[in-house]
Amino acid sequence: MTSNSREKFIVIDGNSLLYRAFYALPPLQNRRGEHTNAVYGFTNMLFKLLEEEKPDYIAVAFDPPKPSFRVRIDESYKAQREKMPQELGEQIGRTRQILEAMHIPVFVVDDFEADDVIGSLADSFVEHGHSVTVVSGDADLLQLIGDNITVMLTKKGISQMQRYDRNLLKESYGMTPEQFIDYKALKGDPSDNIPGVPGIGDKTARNLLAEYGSIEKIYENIGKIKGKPAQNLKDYREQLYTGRVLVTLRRDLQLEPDHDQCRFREPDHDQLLSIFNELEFKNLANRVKAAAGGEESGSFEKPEAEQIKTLGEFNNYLSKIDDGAILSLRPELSAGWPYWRGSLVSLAFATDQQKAYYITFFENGPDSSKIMEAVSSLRKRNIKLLIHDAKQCCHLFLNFGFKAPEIKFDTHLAAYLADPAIGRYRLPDLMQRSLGFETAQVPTGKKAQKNTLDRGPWLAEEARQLFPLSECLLEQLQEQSLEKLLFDLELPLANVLARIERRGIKVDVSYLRKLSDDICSRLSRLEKQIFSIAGEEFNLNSPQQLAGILFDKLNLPVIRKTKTGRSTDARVLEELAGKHEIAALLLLYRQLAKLEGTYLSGMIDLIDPEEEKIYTALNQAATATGRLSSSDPNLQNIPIRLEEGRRIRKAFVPSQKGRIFFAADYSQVELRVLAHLSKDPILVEAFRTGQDIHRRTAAEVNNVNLEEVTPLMREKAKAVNFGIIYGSSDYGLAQGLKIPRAEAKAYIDSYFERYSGVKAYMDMITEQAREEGYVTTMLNRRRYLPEISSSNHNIRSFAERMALNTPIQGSAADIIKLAMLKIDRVIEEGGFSASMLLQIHDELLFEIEESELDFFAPMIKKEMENALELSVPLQVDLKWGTNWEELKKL
DNA sequence: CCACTCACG
DNA sequence: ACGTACGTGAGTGGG
Repeated sequence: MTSNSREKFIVIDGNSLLYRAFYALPPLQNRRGEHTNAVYGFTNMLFKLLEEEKPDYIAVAFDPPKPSFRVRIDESYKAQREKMPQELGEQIGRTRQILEAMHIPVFVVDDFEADDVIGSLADSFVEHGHSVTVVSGDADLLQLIGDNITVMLTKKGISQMQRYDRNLLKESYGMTPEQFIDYKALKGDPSDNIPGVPGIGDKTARNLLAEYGSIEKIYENIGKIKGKPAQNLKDYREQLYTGRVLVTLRRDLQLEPDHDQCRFREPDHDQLLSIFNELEFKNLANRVKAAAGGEESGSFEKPEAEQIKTLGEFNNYLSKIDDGAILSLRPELSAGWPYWRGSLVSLAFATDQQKAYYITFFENGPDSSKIMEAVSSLRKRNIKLLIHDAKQCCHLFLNFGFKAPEIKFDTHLAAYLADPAIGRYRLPDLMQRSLGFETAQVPTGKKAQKNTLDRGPWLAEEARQLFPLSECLLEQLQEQSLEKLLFDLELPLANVLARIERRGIKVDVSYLRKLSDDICSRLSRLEKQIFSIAGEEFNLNSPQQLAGILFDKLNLPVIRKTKTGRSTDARVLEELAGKHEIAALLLLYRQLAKLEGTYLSGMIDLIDPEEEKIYTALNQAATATGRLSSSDPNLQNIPIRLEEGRRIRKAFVPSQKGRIFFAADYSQVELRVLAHLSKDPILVEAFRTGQDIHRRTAAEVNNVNLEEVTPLMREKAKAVNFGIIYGSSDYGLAQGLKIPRAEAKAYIDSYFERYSGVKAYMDMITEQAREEGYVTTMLNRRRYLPEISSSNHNIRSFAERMALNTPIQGSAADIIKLAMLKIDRVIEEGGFSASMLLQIHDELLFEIEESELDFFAPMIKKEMENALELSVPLQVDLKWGTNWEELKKL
């Protein structure tokens, strides 16, 4: 009989999976305070098994409350085991209720452990011609593996399992199931109080078994074994044999299993549903409904939550909260422009996971300002906030003009720090990911609009779940030593960013309009010219249509291909410029079209006409390296390199008469960070002695004196330095410099020869990334790079370059963030009327009273240069002027 | 929603 | 043989 035709029996080690679920999940509770995490995890694993394995038979075994026969063999067996935690013990009853509702038989046999029951059931089913899968978190069960028995062990968390058969056991442990018993007896197991043989650990046990095959064979050949192990094997022979009896699972219990009793049957849907509802397992409940043929599957019912309708009721609620407690807040804001101007629609809150409340402010709701004032006053009672998105929370309080209570924890920033590469940190996603279950989704779309739905109950659900989520995230941060970064840097920075965002930057609208008109008319002239040369009209903004004109109609050579077609980008057009007059016109068209579309008409739409100000959003949880990003509009990429675009900057002006712009930028931070991290002697010396770093690099790689460096040599060296920061590849450098790849490779080789410290650092960091799976910045900010172990060369190389670049770019981000915090404090406490307007990665833009310049400038220089101590000095250059374009060095 | 192009550090 | 420089956001076209 082939195994395919055999019916499948799954037997589950109940205690083991419950323990695993209990420790893998954060401490969930339902609103009645009943702990539910282990039941939840167990049930999820069970559902997953049923779905994936589709067993014909199934059973679960639990340990009986009293000790097994093994304590009579050795009274110390499992003696030092800690008692099952109360919070777990109370969940066993629930688990058995669920199993009963699912018609899955439970085996508990006095005097025997669940493992013995499992072994016996497994053998019995095999004898009857079935194939068996044993499911557990305990590797001891691997000894049960046989021709028709496989063992699935939990791998990580509750969602991953690994199936072992004879082959995989051989591969991972180098032994047979039978040898596994001897292996455990030899090395012992402190958690079960199996002593083993002193001096024989994991390695020796494996080696002995590999050499001799079994304990018996080891003693037959004891003469060949040398030293301490041999002596100990002789001295502790009895102990070893006793240990082996203890670790050997019994497989001969007469359980009289009526195999039909274990046959998988449809659950009692009603009973199961009512248990899941009591436990508040929403997605499991929905799955049951779906399976039972219900229609509501996929959407969640309205959660239970209490509405608070008056200020009096709210004050009454607040008065019952203990001083020093934690209050979670979930505000809902209407869409606003800028985003932070949205008004407060509803507010949900909770002080624990049990019960949440909400207030809605539309139609006859209480005065939102009065409510927010009451929340603000909690600061006096040392009550702290638990929120999702600290910056948003700061805006909320600032909108009402109240001071926010201290923020205890922000799940948004915490999730970002725990893994900054994810990019999206919306609350429902986080709950799904971190807690392992779906929360009720606030209905959106047509249905929600139809009945102007009150989202309060759903927000309340989120307010409740912020508690377990924050515990889970805090634990993750602690594991990664990221608490300081959250509490001392990112959380206080959120406040600074909120105030920058709402300050905005004044723009000269009429200047922008004039510029826009000018560019528009030039564009239409260009358009006509290009069409006449092309001999037809087409969409100039379509690379596809343009490619048709260039390469098909005009028969110009294809320079480079993209994934989907023929490239028409600036580099290609530059190359075509020598061959056809159209290329230069297209380049100019592209340049002007970009300015008009993105920075003129595009940005004019985002100016607040009242204040004549522009309000960017500074995103704190957007980049994988720790940098900020700017959007709506992006003010971190306003043109500067080309004269034509640079004129846009003239439109950004101080908000009041008598004020000037003041800019401070770090000179070569990333290379200085590299010098610090790599401790390369040449790089360090160059910065310590204040040399022109590109000139020095040129001298080094060309092997000439500093005075002999030509402008071209310096230009190339500059590109090489960039390449180093980006994770140096010859191909990339060749592109950047427009030189042959071989020449680029020669530069890189020569660089690494001279800067051997940098080379060593880069080798070290990629090695570390491979070992640990992540890289870190100076402030311990972490980025995971799982793809560093990819077998695909491209993917792996990409990850390697990230591994090289992230500590550099990320540390530079750490540094300027520290500086922003310090400067903000000095401004707030030091009586400056200056205000921070923007951060552009290595630069800070301020507007200040002109009269303050003499005091302000040295303060900024000092704070920025001393933000973090490096083994090379940080250097900050200062500029000031009447707009963002005309900035003169101070 | 993705691909392309291009603006910045 | 492979085929990219690191990190972003915005506008446009096209399926």
